[in-house]
Amino acid sequence: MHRESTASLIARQLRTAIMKRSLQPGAQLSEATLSAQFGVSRGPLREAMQRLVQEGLLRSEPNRGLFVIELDEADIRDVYLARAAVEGAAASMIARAQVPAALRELRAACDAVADSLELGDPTALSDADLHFHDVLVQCSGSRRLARMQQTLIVETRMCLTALANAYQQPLELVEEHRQIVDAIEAGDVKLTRRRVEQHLEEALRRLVHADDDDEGYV
Amino acid sequence: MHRESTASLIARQLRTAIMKRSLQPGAQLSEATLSAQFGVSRGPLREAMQRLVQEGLLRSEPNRGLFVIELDEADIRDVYLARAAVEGAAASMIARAQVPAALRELRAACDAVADSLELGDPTALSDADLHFHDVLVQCSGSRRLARMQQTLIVETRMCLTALANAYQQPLELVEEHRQIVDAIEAGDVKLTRRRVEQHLEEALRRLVHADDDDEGYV
DNA sequence: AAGAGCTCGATTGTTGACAATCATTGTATG
DNA sequence: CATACAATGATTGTCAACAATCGAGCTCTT
Repeated sequence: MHRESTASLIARQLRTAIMKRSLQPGAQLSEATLSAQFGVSRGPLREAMQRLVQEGLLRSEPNRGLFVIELDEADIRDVYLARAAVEGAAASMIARAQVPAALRELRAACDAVADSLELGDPTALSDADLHFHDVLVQCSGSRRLARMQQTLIVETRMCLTALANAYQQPLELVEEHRQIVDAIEAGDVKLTRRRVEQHLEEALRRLVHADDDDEGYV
Repeated sequence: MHRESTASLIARQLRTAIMKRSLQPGAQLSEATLSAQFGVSRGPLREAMQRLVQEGLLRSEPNRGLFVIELDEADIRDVYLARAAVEGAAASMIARAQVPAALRELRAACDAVADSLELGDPTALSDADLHFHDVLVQCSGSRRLARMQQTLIVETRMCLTALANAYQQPLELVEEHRQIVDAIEAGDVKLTRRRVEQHLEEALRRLVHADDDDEGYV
């Protein structure tokens, strides 16, 4: 019947719900509500939720319930630090391996960012942005880095969705992406990693700077 | 009643069972057997198992069951690559932060490795070895890196337990650990990361070299 | 009026039973 | 004899009912 397990399916829907903020940070996940919403019973739903607990996207308070995590500034920094580790390693691998197909995919992802930048839709832009970073890790071929990145992207998306309007200066975005791909194409491993790290530091700086008129919590 | 959720508790027991090879790679996890063994019903057990699926320690074949992953040589390389990313980033953080307590913990972990090396017990040795690498990441204070490392250590342990006897030349181990801590203490971020990466490359080389008389699968 | 204790509704945690699927074995058929 | 097919046992997937726990509101006491 199903090619994919229900837990995996529901887990994916929960992730996108968290990304899109239909499940807000700090909110409790009602088993009754969600199971009705997804058309399954509480059993499979709970299995799916345990997956997100393992990812760290949900926090468990025994006998109380499961809650969407809230990201304070320290968490946001941690997310970007972990991303630097994962994406830096992934980009280094690609720079070493020099697979033409990977470079083509990366260029395409760059162009997609440029395209949605012209459209002016902030949601499409951060979609394209994160897609580039996802492709970057996927192309490395590392199953483990890819798995880690999956979670990190959800957490990044949580921040970006919170500040959709404040996401202002994305002109540098395209250029920084292209420079990363350039470094990869040149096979310069050290330069590649440095540019990835700098790009993420810049993105973090823009994020917390845009956020400091808001309260710290997201 | 419980301070910790049962799913979390059972998940931990499953992890150690996988590490200690009482659940062998490729083996199917029988829900009936395990639930009886842990004294819980199938519901909580299945929730715990979904956690390990998310970690990538179990692979799911819908309507067939859950199986312990098998690590071929490519997987082992991937584990060590991911560890280099995670531990390299963690060590860099510590080198930057310069927290005295962290250095003390690391020194202690180094000494523990040296101690269990003298005892000659290979299990105790790899315990101490992995404990050092765990402390390294814990001391960084990054919740996300720590979570990733938790899984990577289980996978590393799977390999080491398979080759308990072949784990021969650990004299360099203590020295390499100490040199990492030295670099951290000196606050030299680049040197720190290089030594972490080299240490893991060496460990990987020793591992696959010891393994190449065996078949590739673990 | 403030606080301790109690009751009740709601939610989570757990279980055993039922349905669906898969692998195996035996059987019939070309 | 080989292959397709069907019956069977075992295992996973799902569900609804039951138990346990929590939180809010009420009452009683001082």
